[in-house]
Amino acid sequence: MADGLPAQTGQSLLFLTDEQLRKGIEAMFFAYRGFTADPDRILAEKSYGRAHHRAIHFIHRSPGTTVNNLLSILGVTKQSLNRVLRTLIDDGLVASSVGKKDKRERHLHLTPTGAALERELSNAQRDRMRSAYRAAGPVAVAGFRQVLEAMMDEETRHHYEAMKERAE
Amino acid sequence: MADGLPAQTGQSLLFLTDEQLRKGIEAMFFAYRGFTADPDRILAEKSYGRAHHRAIHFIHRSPGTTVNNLLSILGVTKQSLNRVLRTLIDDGLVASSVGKKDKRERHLHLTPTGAALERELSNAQRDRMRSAYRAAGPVAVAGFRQVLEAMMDEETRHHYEAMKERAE
DNA sequence: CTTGGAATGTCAACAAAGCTGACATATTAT
DNA sequence: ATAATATGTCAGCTTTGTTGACATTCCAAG
Repeated sequence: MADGLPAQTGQSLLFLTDEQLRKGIEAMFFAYRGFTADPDRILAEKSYGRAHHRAIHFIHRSPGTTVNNLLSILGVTKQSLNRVLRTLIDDGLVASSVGKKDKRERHLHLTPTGAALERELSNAQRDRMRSAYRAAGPVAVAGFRQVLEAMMDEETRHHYEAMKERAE
Repeated sequence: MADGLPAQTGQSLLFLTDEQLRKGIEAMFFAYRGFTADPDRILAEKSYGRAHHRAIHFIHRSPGTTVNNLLSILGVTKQSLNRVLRTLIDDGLVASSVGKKDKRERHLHLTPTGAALERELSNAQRDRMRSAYRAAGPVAVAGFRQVLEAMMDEETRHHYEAMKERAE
């Protein structure tokens, strides 16, 4: 692919046919199905959905985060997130505590049960990601990440970058 | 990234930390938002959703396709697709004709109006894909595609491959 | 200090798009 | 000819997005 074109510079005027771009678009569409397939199966058993997975994922990543902060990461309305959080709290997967400094805020943490589900979900998702990475090799992986990052909205990329630099 | 690891072979036992995999997972999540953002805006104006976009895209790709075939590509139930198709047909964007050989089948085509919306949507989506591709360069693009393909389910990849080899 | 506006989160009701079940029509096989 | 299969449609439920109304808390202006 792309033989005879200048090497990647981030600035070169590449010729990109509609056909090449269409393939990328379809690859993205089909791959995203695979990306979510394994967690979706686990969630369905427990009558949860993708929205619950996303909440659990980012609460795990940023323990003690507020509803408002989670909102801006997830890019949904607070009313929509609230429904999902409510079920997770009622089911004892997430703990919500009133803010000490600002009592309007609720700080969110995973309970041991919530953390267990988080592990189950991310193990499943990582397994697929790992085998895709292994099949494609490290050079491809670097390219994969570069293209994805370039595809994000400016604001979204800031969230992404902020998450990125945090060791566990 | 991945310094000191063997070059990509597709077989090597790469060390992939949970951290590296998590970044890939989050990149995929955030990038998919960007991927759909532009068409979503156009669709919202016209009171359509992503489901309409997907139907229009694949009818454009495979004119004359049947409902059943579209179903297996999209991976949804026929009842779900039917609702979307109904509105597109009623609004005059899609033409449905009874099968000549098999009268149970409906063959689907875009009308001129439907084709116009298809162009508007795919132009928007291609613009973003093009600028991401340009920013990342051809080597990265090749890697991007490799990883996405490796991430698909077996069956999905067959659909993808079948689509791939068709010139416009 | 108090009071009015902004920020945070919750509750209610609605819309889009997934799902299963029931069914009509057309085809194929027995 | 008739039973079984395949295709597509209709009805109703669930998940998860949306907007609107509201209670609580905080903070800044007077």
